[in-house]
Amino acid sequence: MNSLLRTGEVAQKFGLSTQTLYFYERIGLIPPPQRSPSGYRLFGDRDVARLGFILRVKALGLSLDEIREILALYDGKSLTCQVIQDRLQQKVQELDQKIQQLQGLRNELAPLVEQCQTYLSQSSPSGECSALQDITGVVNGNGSPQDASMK
Amino acid sequence: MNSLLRTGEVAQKFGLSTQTLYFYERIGLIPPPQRSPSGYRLFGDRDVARLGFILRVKALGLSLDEIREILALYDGKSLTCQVIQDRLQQKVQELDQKIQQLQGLRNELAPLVEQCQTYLSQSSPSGECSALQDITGVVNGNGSPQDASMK
DNA sequence: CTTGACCTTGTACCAAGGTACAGGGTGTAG
DNA sequence: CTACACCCTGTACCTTGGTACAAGGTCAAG
Repeated sequence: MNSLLRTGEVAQKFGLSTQTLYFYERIGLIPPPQRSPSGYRLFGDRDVARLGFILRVKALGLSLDEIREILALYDGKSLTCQVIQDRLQQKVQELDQKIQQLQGLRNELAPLVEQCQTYLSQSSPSGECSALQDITGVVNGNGSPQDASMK
Repeated sequence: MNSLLRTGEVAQKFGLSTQTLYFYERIGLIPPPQRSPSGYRLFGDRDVARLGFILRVKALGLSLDEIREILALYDGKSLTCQVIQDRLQQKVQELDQKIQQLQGLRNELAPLVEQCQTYLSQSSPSGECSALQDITGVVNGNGSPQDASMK
């Protein structure tokens, strides 16, 4: 019922290295498991479940620090729905922000690619790159984010 | 015409620290500039333009490694429009992929927040969190990405 | 001549999330 | 009894993009 797994078995079960498990224990993400008489770690069902939770939430994009924070609340039994919701909502907002940034970047990059395309289709394919010149042009024109000293 | 700037002046012009300039030189992103008789770095117009290019492209989201790669092509005079286009297009694809992933994550997280919301509005606000139980439920059900050994 | 602002080099350090290795102990099969 | 696979601890190292510090050299002003 309460099967005990050794480090290597747990690692294999989750596709981790044993070193990663030691690491998680070292940083306090998982509690030190039970030991065999000879000192081998023995992970019980609760340990395995907790590790599963960690990996699941990690895959959702939370950092190990954030996960540790949630688990600390959980261990302290003060893990209210409100707290969880706050964390999740904050994370969703962060994701939205990140997505916005990347899309902005993407939309800045895409026209340069097209510019290359039209240039390639209308002249010799080994010449100067107009897209690059656009970029360097911008640089020479108003290069720096903060250009305080222009003599 | 070909004004020579010292490290601090270049740094100020671009809003960088002098240390960052040393760093860029150390990692081969910018070539070692001319020196004064006493050993001070003197950056010419070409150096400044190159640095501007670097910062511009960096702001577009390319890593210093990718920029170095492009500049190496440029230095070798084999910087064709085709090459630039390939790099940029690859970057756009990477961005698209990243955006997809983040949106997937977001869409997985958002319903959990809502679940918290409905739970909070219909019962005592200090109880167990159903969203968390959903997560742990998933964990105990099919926890690991690669679950090869199930006895 | 000294002070102060600037420049130089080398080195160590930061986050985050691990990976790698050295040097030893354990457990089981032949 | 000896391989060999596995486990342990401790420590150092990796990536990326820098920042911080120490110890010293240079240059112009007063």
